Amino acid sequence: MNPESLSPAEPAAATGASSRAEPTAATRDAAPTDPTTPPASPFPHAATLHDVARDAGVSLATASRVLNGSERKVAEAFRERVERAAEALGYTPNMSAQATARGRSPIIALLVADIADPYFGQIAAGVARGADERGLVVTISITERDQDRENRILRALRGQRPQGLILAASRADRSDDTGVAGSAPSELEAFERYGGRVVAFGDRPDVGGEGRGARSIVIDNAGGAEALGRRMAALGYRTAIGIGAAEGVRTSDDRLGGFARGFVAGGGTVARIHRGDFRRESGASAMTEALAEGVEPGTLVFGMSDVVALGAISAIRAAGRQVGTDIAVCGFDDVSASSDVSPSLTTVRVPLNEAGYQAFRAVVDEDWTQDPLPVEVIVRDSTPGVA
Amino acid sequence: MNPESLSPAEPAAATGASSRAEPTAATRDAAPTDPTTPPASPFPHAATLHDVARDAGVSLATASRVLNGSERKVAEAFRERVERAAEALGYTPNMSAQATARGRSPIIALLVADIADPYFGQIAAGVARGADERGLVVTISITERDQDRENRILRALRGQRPQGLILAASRADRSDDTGVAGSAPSELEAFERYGGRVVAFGDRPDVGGEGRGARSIVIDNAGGAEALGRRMAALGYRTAIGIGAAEGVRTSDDRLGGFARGFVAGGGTVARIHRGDFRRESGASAMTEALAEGVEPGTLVFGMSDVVALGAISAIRAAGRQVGTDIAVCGFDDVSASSDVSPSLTTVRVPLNEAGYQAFRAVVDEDWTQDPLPVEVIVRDSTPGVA
DNA sequence: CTACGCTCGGAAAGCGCTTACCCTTATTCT
DNA sequence: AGAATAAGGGTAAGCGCTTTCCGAGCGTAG
Repeated sequence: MNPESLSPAEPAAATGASSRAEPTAATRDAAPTDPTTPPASPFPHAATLHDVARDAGVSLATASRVLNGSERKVAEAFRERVERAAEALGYTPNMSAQATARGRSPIIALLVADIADPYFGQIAAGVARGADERGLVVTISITERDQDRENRILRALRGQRPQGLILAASRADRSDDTGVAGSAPSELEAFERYGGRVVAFGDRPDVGGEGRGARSIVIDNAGGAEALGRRMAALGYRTAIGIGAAEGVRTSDDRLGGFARGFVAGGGTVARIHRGDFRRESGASAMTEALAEGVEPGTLVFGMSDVVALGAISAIRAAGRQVGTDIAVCGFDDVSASSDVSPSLTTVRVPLNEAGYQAFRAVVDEDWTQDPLPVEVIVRDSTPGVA
Repeated sequence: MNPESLSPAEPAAATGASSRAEPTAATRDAAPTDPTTPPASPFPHAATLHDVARDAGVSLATASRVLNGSERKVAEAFRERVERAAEALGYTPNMSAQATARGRSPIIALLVADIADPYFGQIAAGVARGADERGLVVTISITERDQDRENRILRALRGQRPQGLILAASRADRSDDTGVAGSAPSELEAFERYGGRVVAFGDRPDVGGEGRGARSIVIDNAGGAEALGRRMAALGYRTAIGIGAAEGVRTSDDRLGGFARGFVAGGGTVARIHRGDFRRESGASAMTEALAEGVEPGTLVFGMSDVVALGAISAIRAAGRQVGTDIAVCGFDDVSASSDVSPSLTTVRVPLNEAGYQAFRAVVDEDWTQDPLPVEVIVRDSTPGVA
């Protein structure tokens, strides 16, 4: 932009060497000549706002206003010079510095039990999608379903001063003992106290009191399972075996309970329930155990999650029994593998990605109300129905 | 501070109001009641190092030295007071502030195509595991296999000034055109120039030159596929169809090429190859296409990844053909769903979690050399063999 | 023509930490 | 005993930004 044309503005720099001197882009490392140039050692530093301001011949304040959304207007001429300089230097604002200065970080911390599990993978994808839209960054931590580990992580996470914390399958979805979410309530409160928002999957009734916090993404586990139970009964099944996690694990309890309600309402009976956890192996061993106790042909097995149901299927097969016509199986979640197995798995579809996205919204949108997440029964080949 | 009482122990503060005055914890904002309770205002701020130092009656420097690993020794008495104060205030160092001050962030940025895909999920798990061990934090971004998006993300990522950047399945594993990694080489160079390390899955021969950067995690795609091809030929298969991504996609090319080499060496022929991408749907449509052109019974289908093979299986089934005895299928990766499908999928196991872990190590360990990642052919029911 | 009221740069005070330096004591050496 | 040397606490100068003020320049109303 030719200096002459710069009427209202006509920034000083254009006039001469005053505050700007020769140092145009090139700057930084090299030439030990320029006194304003930072050293050039071990590793050149990325361009700073200071560099941009210098090259553009404006003050730091102006450069900041131009580059990082500010209310204040900046004259076109100045704005242009700054943008040009930034571009030339390949300037990118230092996130940490911005965070310290603003007193607020752009981080959303996501806590999952196991990122390799498709259930969490989908949720994570949804969260990431939302974060990307808003230019926020998401950090992930893995609890490995270990409470101690979870607490340690939570503690460490505070250091990130995240804007929000999303708890997916932490013990937060337990409803036993305290009646409060697992996850060291005090830790969570600390998050909320200093202004961060905590969003958990599953109910988390108390933490944060009536205050601003206390948001949770609830998936209609009971309702979906009930519909499934009813549907299975309608298909003619009369006896079912449940495979779930330990009592007290909310998700598991809701699903098992809902299923039983629906199945019984439809005229069936839940013979017994085998406990384990959320992993595939657990589903397999629970099923093996059940088989050892004897399972009549025509029995239906309800796995509290697809992953568990998949494990059960492999156990049934390993025992030489037939999945479908002999022993029917159904699960919950509709992870992608469910439609790939053969016979394909009957399940309840849960919009996990959407759930993750909503969790994100719950974190960032001041006014937020959960959109219901539609669960849907999907009948496939693993429950062909009896006669 | 108080000259008098300062024998090495008995810190001044204990003595009285001098530099410390009344301001005990209570400080900051509200509730003048409980002295140890942090404030309660617009939003109380989390305790700062300054608070700790004040309460402990020491200088910021001392508090910092005690709490955040420093070379300098601090007398036991002081150390204790500081620790006590920190504990009482529930102090956690502000990561962003530390990052700005230290000029180095504790972030490892992970870029994946799709975190819901088990392939990336496992890698992510491995990376997270490593990061956790070292107390680093990992941020994730999703490229959705879109080059533009990837470039935008890369640009934004620079703002995090991450210690390292792990590229999983970016176009970085393309070998076409430039001969250099996809991912805007200039962006990557920028990362390395200022000291960050870039690690990519797949070769990335040039970026960063002979310098420090240029590390990559290579999976023996060609070798594994070749072994698989040989094995399949040994099982009696004579004709194979390949399903892969577009030409130029390194991973796909290597696998397809390796497979062909082994299969042919074993006496077989690769009839043709159908192109698509890495998604399940793509595998399904490629297979549908193949079926439309006619597929002899006894033919073997090689999917360039399990996910693709799984898609192919569903297409075969949808076409009313039988997987296994009629049309055999094999894949690559051994994602968990592969052992769940029925017939279970023959594939090449790749230690993905370990690969992720190694990628992490490659980022943080100055001296690093890749441990070979053993790939192993796993024959399952989808390739029962002919005759 | 003065009095205001705006608009918009710039100076500078932080944000929460780290760290090079300075300096007081305590120790050790000659 | 006196000097040299550790030890270890405190001071203060940053790190890279943001943001509050301040004030100069200009337009409009009285």
